[in-house]
Amino acid sequence: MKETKLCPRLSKAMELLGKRWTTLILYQLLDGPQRFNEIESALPVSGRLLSERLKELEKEEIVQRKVYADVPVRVEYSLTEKGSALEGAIREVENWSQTWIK
Amino acid sequence: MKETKLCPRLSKAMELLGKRWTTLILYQLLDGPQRFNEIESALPVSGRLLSERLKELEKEEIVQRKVYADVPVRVEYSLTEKGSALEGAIREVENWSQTWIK
DNA sequence: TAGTGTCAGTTACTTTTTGTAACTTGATTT
DNA sequence: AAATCAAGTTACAAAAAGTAACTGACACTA
Repeated sequence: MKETKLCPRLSKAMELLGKRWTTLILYQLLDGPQRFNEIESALPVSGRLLSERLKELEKEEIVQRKVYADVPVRVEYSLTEKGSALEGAIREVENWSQTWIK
Repeated sequence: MKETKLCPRLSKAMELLGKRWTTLILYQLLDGPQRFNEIESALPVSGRLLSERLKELEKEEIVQRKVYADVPVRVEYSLTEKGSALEGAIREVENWSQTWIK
């Protein structure tokens, strides 16, 4: 890939947030901890991709995964501090969309 | 595709901004109007995709394209008002990346 | 006047990502 | 024994992205 003088931190951030569904998943989690199926129902994303994205976000410590040994098993996803710190950015996009998208 | 109660405006916004390179192209344009080759050199994006993204952004009236009949031809891209209105969101992501990405 | 260079793309082709839908696992209810 | 549920996983097809070579209009150089 080409080498540029683009800030590596911003580059990394956009590599995550610029991936399809990622920001909408985080937006959904702004409403509080949610289970896999809740997120899947709230967004037009398939289980395959949701699973993949949640794994990435967990690895980056943006999202936390918690398993409850209920029957059937219950898995809750929530934002970490790092994830919650994205709320400002996400709300800005939300506001922008309300103003500028018809 | 699945039907959800997700806000169509936010959905549309994320369809644009969530596409690879889009936000970085806009970030680059925050520095002022720039030519095709300048943007291409500043980012690790290929001419093919840069061209495609700029077309989408122009269609959405987020970016404006201006042709100068110089020799060789000069084409400048700049943010419209709608595009500039994204600065807040982009700066939030930039700040987040400085704080949270190692 | 044939060859070289510039800019702003476009084309052809390969590799990666996504979309879709069916399947799995383990315990429970019918 | 068959059906149900949550939380995924798998297999396969379709779409998007990566890569590099090519184009066209003009001007400059040998």
